[in-house]
Amino acid sequence: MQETLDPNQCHYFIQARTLKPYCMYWGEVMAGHMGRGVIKEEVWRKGPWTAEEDRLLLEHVRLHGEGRWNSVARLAGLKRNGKSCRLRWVNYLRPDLKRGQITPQEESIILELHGRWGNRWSTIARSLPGRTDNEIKNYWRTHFKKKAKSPSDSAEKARNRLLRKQQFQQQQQQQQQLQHQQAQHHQQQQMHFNFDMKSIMALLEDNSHRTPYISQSRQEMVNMHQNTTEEQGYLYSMLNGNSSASSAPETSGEEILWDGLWNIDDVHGNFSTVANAASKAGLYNLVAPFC
DNA sequence: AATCTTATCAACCGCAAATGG
DNA sequence: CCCATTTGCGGTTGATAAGAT
Repeated sequence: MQETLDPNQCHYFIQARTLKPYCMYWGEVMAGHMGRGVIKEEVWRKGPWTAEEDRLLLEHVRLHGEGRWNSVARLAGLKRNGKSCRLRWVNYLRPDLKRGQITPQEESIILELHGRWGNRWSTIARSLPGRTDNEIKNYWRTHFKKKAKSPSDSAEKARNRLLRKQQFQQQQQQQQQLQHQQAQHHQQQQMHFNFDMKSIMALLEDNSHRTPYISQSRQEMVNMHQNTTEEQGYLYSMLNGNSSASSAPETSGEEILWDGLWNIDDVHGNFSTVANAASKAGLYNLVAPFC
């Protein structure tokens, strides 16, 4: 959700959640006479973060690292409490966050791990690099909780949905593979006129080791590093008020990579869907608790 | 076009565990 | 060991966008 209110125009000193607008401008350190002594009561700013606050927090973490959130307010000049700063960093500012929609692969991991661990969102999030517990929690609630009458129904329906989706993808891939094989065959016939037999055999042997999808994924792997760097740059440019930031990449290189890897698995078909998805997202994290 | 409903997601709260003096 | 403070987690809320009527 982007900033839609100008916080500098909202000067309501009202307790959170009691009055609109939601936006409040707190932050003054209010000194009041309470009881016999003078109690210095800190009143923290609440509501949506501004770009300037983000910039301050980002700069603070860059200089001092994560942690010691309660001192951030003092050191960075923020009028936010430690919890708020930590939350903003973890859920939004962290540069390693993966933006964009949850992929089908990630969805399958969420389903599997939720079935295993229940609402242990932070645990589930550890198996999904770049995703936050808050994000996963929200995703689960909107996609699965309401859709079924009972949790078991929900998981079952989601699984069926995934299966159908995967079957469809597999069918498409088989079709593509067939087309590619035909094209390859045609190409080989053409090459027969240009190369000697030895060259052709070498080429065929090479091709037999990798499917067309693997070749595609390799190229995407090369692109991935570039895209990841671009995304990180995007965040910083956004915080610096760069207007071109609104054209953030909708599909990250990493997502493409995952899709590529997914195809590889489907082509080879060696493991179960969920096991594959889990391995992609960090098998170590997934199995470690059971070792 | 206006109104209502639903979906999405950022951010808050309270609680419990971890940490430090 | 005790107590105060900090950190992290899960549940919940509410603003806004998008879709339906």
